[in-house]
Amino acid sequence: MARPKEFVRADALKKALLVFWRKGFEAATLPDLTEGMGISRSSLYETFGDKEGLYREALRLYSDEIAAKVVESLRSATTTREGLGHFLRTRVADAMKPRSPGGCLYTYAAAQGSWACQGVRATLKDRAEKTERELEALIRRGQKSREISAKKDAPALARAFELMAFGIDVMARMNPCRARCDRAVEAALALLD
Amino acid sequence: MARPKEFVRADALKKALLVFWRKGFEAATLPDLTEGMGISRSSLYETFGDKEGLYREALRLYSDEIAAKVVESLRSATTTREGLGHFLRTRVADAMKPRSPGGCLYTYAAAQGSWACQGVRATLKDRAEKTERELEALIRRGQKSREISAKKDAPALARAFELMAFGIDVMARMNPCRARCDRAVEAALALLD
DNA sequence: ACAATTCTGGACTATTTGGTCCAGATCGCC
DNA sequence: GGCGATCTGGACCAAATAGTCCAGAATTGT
Repeated sequence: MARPKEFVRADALKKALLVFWRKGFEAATLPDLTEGMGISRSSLYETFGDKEGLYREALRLYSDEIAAKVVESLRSATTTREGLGHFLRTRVADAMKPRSPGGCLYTYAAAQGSWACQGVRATLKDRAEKTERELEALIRRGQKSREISAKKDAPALARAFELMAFGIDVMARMNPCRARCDRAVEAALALLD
Repeated sequence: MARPKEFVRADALKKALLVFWRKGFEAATLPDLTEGMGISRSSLYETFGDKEGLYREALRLYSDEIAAKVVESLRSATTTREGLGHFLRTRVADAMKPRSPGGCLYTYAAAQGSWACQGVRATLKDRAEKTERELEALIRRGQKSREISAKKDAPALARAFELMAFGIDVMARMNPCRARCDRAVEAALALLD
């Protein structure tokens, strides 16, 4: 019937995600995006509307694809220690991975304050709260099974771990030393004993 | 001899600092800066060279003025618990202060990756390491006085607290709920017992 | 009061920004 | 092969960007 698209929407979106991740919303220019995505301006606007729309879709993709794995791993943990350990250790590993944008798109988006509008901020907040609820549930399970003292404030502890995760993302761009972050994580986990 | 400046250099710099803090290096436009500083373009360029120069001076001022207070308070703490508690609690208080830019300029600068050049990044890294060394010294003092178990990895624990501080700054822009962050800090401090 | 000096506002420039548009290339179907 | 549909490259636009510059205002020492 007609000429087919020369690119796959999902692929282009994924590439856009990487550009935004690396440079942030404001700093990612149209040339950055078109080059990174391997498509032309026309195709970009035809397919995604505008820069902000593309950003929002990228955020959603990130949430679905990356963050979902975090939730999954927290739920499947057999012990609280194992779950929290995996949470922080993979965060360090991901953040310091050599050839990746490093850190977490959401963390950077928040720090940049570059929510094109309030909606983006709400998305970030929402995502963080989801993670915190999973962490809290994990800690509560540990308290039920006597692994963790019932005296601890579970939601507060959950948030503390979330804060540390954010910190890892920041450190990845300030002083990306894998070994030292790993040690910091182990020291934090050791506090649970 | 001649007409004197109509503004005080230090005041203007301080105001520029606030603008950069709020918006970040890239997002802070010249109009933002001149308006925020209350001086004209000519005066800005005459006095500070260019935008990057102004940014670097603002970073230095921040380091001298704000971060120096952190070091001071860590050194003057009588116990490790008190020192760490003050470190985190004031971080939350500052980050969530209503009418301030919130958080920490350095944290945001790192997350934005907006070091105009490598030099800025080095400055950030340097500053973070200084803070970590102070935290480490404080922890070591606690270990000497038997307040903290000698088995703990002092530098790693120091970094863990630094990571948490970064996390607080990020959270301040994502979900600035003072009460919940306070609780998280208390939960973390309670882990030391 | 005057002149020398220095600061200031605002106009100016070249570049880059996000976004639009269309002519022509490209492909599937008959 | 030709037709119709639709995708693509690149030209184009208005606005905003960092940075320059100068005419004139303002202040001090005489």
